[in-house]
Amino acid sequence: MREIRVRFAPSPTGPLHIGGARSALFNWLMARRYGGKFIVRIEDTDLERSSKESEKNILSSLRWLGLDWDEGVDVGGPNGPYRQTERLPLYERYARQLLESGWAYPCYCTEEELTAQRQAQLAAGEMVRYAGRCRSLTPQERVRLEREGRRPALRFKVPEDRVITVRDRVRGEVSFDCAGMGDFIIVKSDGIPTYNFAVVVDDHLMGITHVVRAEEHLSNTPRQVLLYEALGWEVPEFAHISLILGKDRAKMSKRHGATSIDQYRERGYLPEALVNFLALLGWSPGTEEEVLTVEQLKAQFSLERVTKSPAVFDLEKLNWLNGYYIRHSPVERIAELALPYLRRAGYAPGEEKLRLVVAVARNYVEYLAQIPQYVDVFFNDPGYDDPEAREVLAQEQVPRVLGALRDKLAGTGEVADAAAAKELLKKLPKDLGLGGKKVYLPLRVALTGKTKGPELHDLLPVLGKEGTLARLAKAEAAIGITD
RNA sequence: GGCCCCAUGGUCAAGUGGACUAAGACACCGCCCUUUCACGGCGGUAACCCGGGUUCGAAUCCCGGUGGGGUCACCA
Repeated sequence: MREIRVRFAPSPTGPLHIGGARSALFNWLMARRYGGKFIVRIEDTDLERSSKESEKNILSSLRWLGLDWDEGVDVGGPNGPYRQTERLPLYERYARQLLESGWAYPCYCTEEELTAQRQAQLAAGEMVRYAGRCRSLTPQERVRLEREGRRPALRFKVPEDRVITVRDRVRGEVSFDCAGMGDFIIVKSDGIPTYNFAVVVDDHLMGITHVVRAEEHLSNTPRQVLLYEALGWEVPEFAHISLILGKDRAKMSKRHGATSIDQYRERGYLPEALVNFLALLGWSPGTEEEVLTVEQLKAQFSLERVTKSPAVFDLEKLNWLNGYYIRHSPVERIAELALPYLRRAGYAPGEEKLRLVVAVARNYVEYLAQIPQYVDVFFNDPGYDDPEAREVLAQEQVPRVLGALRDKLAGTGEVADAAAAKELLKKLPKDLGLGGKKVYLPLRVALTGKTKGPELHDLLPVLGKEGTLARLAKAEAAIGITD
């Protein structure tokens, strides 16, 4: 079997989008699953909108997700260059071939003329397409138009009597009637190739065997097939994956919230969670497994199991999955990843405290940026200004309870870990002859100033014996015990 | 509007003519654990868009409708 060669070909006009990331992922998984090659090519023929920053951002997001490429921009390879603006001579050569073989012709229509025509067609309820004005210009007419200073674009001559059938790996056979297509531009008047032309040249030259891309490209595919045929090239396999939709079922865009990978990265989503989630958007393993490692994905992915219907991006599920990964990864790693968020919030824990704090706080979050809001109790002494908290502290048994814990603490060494803390706290209610609620809630409030928060046995080891004692004293002062 | 794609719970989805009284996950609800919140465990509510065919039998095949989406650039 021939080696599978797939590619991701973003245009650098913005950050890597959720949808783009999924296309990249599917291609990458294909390559990894079947031992093929994954290529990254930059489609920067839109000179106006393309930028180097976007390219950098996209590549950095891909790397962060763990998608590495075998050939392409930055890493090189035998089929370079991998940036379309650096491949202009190549397109020129094949454009000339098309011109000479009669498949293409120069078009002198101006943008204004074209726009007027389009609007007239739209208004008349006709099909919008190029009417073919320049198709049969005589050489003399061409010379005349050139003399007027018009720079021609190059159009592809679409045979009107054909029906193009695209074989698609996820959609089956899809047919398009050429009659409604209209001659399309393959090289702009500034000499830059258009997307439809450049993809074909590049995919062919780079030996791409499978074009896996979003469904929005499906309607362009027949044009590309025509080009392959005119150039005498073998048509690759296509697989058009369905779009990712926002909550309102329209194609996902900025108004649906965070749509770029870097935004998720900044909020503290883990790359493996995003990869896992994205893989499940439009593909399913066919088993009951939902949490899948990259290794499992690489072993199981196949186009046969890609869904046809579009998928709504469900942030709730991503959050759940990300929380799952945060809770199940080694604490050390999560601690390291959480540190910048804590620093930004003004906390400066040492290594040991960081680990302890994160070990507890990670049970409460969906993404790392939420961590700071759960660590307050570990770093700041309680203020007791919450009305609910004051109410609890006002209960009559509270002085006895606080005293009891202090006595217990006095009788032991450092509170080493949660188990030790549990041991310490366990007998308190019985000793005092009180129900658990009357004991633990006041303790919680005394130590944290809040009625909600981490388990007491998680809290004590972090505060340490001295810290706990100090807070008990503060609570006693707050309720007016002077001893 | 033309062309094209799609159609199973709120969401992601399994299902490829009989095993469907339709799996699993997220979300939601309840219970348990925890005398807090979350985590975790257990359970529950909830779906084959409609109408015609084909067939002994249709979520599954065909046709039509409806709905949603994509696309119609010298953008990609």
